[in-house]
Amino acid sequence: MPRTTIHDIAKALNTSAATVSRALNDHPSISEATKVMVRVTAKQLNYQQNRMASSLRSGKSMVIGVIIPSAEISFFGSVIHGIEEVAKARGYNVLLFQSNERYQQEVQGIQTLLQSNVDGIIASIAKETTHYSHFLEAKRRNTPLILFDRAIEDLGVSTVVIDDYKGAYMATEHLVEQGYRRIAHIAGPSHIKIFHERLRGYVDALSANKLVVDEDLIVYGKVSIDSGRERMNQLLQLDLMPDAVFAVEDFTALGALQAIKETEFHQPGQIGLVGFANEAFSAYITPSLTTVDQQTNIMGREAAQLLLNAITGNANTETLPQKIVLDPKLVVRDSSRPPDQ
Amino acid sequence: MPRTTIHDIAKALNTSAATVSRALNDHPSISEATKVMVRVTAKQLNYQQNRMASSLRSGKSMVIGVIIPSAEISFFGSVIHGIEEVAKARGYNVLLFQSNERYQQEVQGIQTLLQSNVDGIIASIAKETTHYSHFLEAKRRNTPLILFDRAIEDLGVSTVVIDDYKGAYMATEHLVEQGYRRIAHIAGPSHIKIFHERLRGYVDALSANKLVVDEDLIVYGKVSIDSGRERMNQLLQLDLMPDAVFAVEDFTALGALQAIKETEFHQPGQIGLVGFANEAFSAYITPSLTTVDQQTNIMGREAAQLLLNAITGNANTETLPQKIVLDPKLVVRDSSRPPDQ
DNA sequence: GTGAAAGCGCTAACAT
DNA sequence: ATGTTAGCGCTTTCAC
Repeated sequence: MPRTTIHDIAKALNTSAATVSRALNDHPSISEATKVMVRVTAKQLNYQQNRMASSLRSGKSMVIGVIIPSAEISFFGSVIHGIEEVAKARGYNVLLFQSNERYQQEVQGIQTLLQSNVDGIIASIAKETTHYSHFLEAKRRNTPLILFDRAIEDLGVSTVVIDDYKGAYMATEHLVEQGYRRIAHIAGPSHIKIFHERLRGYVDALSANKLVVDEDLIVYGKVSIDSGRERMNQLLQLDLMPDAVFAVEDFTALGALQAIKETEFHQPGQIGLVGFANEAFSAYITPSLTTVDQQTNIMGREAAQLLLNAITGNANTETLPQKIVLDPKLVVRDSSRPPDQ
Repeated sequence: MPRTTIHDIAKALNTSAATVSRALNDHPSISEATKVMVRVTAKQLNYQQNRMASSLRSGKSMVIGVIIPSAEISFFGSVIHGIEEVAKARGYNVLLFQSNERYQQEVQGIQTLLQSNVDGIIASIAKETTHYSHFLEAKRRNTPLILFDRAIEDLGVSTVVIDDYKGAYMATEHLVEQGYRRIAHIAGPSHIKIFHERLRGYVDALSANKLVVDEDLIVYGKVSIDSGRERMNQLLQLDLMPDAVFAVEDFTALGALQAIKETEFHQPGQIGLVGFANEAFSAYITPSLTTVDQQTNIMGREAAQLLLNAITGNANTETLPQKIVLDPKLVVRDSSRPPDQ
């Protein structure tokens, strides 16, 4: 059984497909009476628009593409949620593509989304990615692109990020205020900007508080639980051990916490700890983890908003790339309690 | 600048669009030589297929739609991941739709996906949903549908679930084996089948182990942290308190754990606890939570597999709805340690 | 092995 | 306010 088309409706009403199309799209030049008739008949015949046909003709697909490293990371799940809310409210659907942190898959993602004629793309860059020309392909095709969180600026595209520098600064200063003095940092790969920014925030917060920046207290990890554990163990071997640790993100902090728990030191009390991301688990572990909230939902909503503006916005007005920087929020919990006397 | 079409390629090679189309689709009746020429020229001209046009003509969109309650729940994020892996490997894309646990949004999701001509749909039912006719719309449109986890059987569609009964049975029996005797259950809404099955598993495991099923020890919650906490407090008020709790899922268990921690009882030792779902946080909290793993990634992969088979499978062969039941795995951690003497 | 022609379902000029 | 016509880019009979 073939599905109902606008021609079927037209036939039933002794009118033309064009009128039906206009009526359904609420075109101003169609009389109220006709619109009502069309809508009623459409419902009767159980008409469902064929979006492919509409898209092919109009050049707009009402779909936005989203590329994320993995839906399994709660951070991205939460951002997607935000994107989807805004998109849906404005009649757009979300086509999802995961890069699995792979450069090749990211490139393929852009291609596939462009082939699917998405009206715009929102992406966060894979860990593996170090060059970015594939994103320019979207520009060449005149498809608006927004990057979030793991963003790169020199592409000349709009971005939504949080102020990683500030978040790290706040986190570090918080440890200082709590009374810690030898504060270590488990950093992430410096080629990824957000991680580098966090390192900078850490360093500057120490300096601003007249604490020496000790190179031994900065170790580089791979942003994972295991890596956090390893790096923490390395820090615990030092002759002059740290009395607190600022970890580049929560999974790293979790690994560090596990490492500390395996020693005779207590956490908190002897070793203060702060993470970054406010991952779901951070509130539930013991001790609960002090961390920096990244405003994931807002990030998704803002990214979607920016994109939709770019899509619907006047193409004539040469809009410069915008940069939205969200304010991180320090979430103080137990892991950064002041040190014991 | 307009994008390259097959006509451009045809013109460049002094051939026809039909030949180009066939060559690009590796049609058997095209000579190798022509195929090579076409492919080379396509690359030169930076040709990208227009999938909308292709879909409109061929009736296949190479897109599968997925409806989940929320991408923010790690369970669903993980399932999506599995779906996407399989889909991508077979050339399909994933169009995502969140119902936010709302019936209305679920109905709209089905509609939108059908309008988008997706080749098939994978869905997990919203908490709010109590009637299911909207799913039949997919059938009427001949669009294959697979339900996972929160599934309903009488629709006559294929499903992928885990054996909730068995998982609950294992969880409960595990507590018995550890030496607990008064085992309570914080249940979920019974109209959702998976929760009802878990209740059944709990009851049967007790009976099979010659323990009385005490109605006072079965309380009904709303499947959330707060609800878990409330129900646990209720259980703690009982004259004959339970010595262990099997919670309907991990968030409920987490709430229960928090409630216990606020008392003088210790957990584990005095009160055993088991959850369900193996949510990410369950491994990280203290004590780590014994729980039942739901094989999320496999669930996603199996669902995608089933769907793709239904899509590509011979439509003549009247395939009966299949039901894949995955085996739950008990994950023993600290929260169910044997009781102190 | 390749080309000509038709048409998927819709929208948008251009008519009236 | 409505109808006519053309065509988005592709696939697919049907020819040869």
